[in-house]
Amino acid sequence: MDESTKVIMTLAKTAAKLTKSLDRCLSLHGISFSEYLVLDTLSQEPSKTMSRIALAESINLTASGVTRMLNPMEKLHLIEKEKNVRDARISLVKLSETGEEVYRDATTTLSQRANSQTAGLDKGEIKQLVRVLGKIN
Amino acid sequence: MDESTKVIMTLAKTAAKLTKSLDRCLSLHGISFSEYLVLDTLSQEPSKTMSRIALAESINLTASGVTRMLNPMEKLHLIEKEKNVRDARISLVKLSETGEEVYRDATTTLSQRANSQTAGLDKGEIKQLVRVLGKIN
DNA sequence: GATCAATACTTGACTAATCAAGTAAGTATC
DNA sequence: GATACTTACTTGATTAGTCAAGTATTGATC
Repeated sequence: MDESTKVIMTLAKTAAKLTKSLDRCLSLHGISFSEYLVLDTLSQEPSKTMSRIALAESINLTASGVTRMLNPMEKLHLIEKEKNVRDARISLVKLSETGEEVYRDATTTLSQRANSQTAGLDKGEIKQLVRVLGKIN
Repeated sequence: MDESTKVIMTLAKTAAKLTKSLDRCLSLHGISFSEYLVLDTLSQEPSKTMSRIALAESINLTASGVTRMLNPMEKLHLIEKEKNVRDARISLVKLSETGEEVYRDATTTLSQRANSQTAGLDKGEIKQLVRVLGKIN
């Protein structure tokens, strides 16, 4: 097995383990890691608002995956629906006040876990890793 | 967001995209990436044989996940069931001839994809990446 | 050698996501 | 302004996995 294949396999396995661990730790806040990704993505938008398609794109899900995922999140008031005045096809998703709160709390928990997961790495390795991961694909 | 959190998020997102892409390319061989992991894990055993629990451990799945996953793989004759003479609780999984063939062919496809995914990285970065990923968790 | 606990599964009920097909709205063309 | 195409979803059916509970077998203890 060549080095490229090895790195891809290692990456896949490492990430699978890692996200399961994140899932477990985020469950304290009543959300999954995928749901965290939604909150995270929305919170990075200045308007805290996005279309479902844009959201799907950014978290690597299909449009239908997003629809299914947002339904329970809306019931929990983590997000709100808004209409786009210009285009009635678009259903905008907005991060709610509650959603922002949950996001902040969850981020604290997640960061702690992330820090312990990367405890064996020094600062340089972490920076390098972010940089190199960005070059994949 | 600190660097540790950032690297974990980047890792999760990169890997998610990556494995979906691998899934699509492996579908040419009629298997998913998870199924490839089974074949890969078994093929690395000298006896090409493992218990279901050991397999579950190695691919980060639950025992029941393994049971569900192996059923269709057995019907396709990718694997075979064997009994452990010493311990009747254990149901051994063996990589079949067909399974080895599919594994070899799938590996070719997967390696090509892995190479294109890591085309932007030089040899040193790849080695470094494998090394650093091993230190996570 | 009976009993109790642990191990290695399997199964039923459920969740998360996919795909294919459908709907509704917008865009372009004649 | 009708026709055809595209976009932004939503929904039904299916697949992959989880967890909790159940079964069978083994090992340990009295």
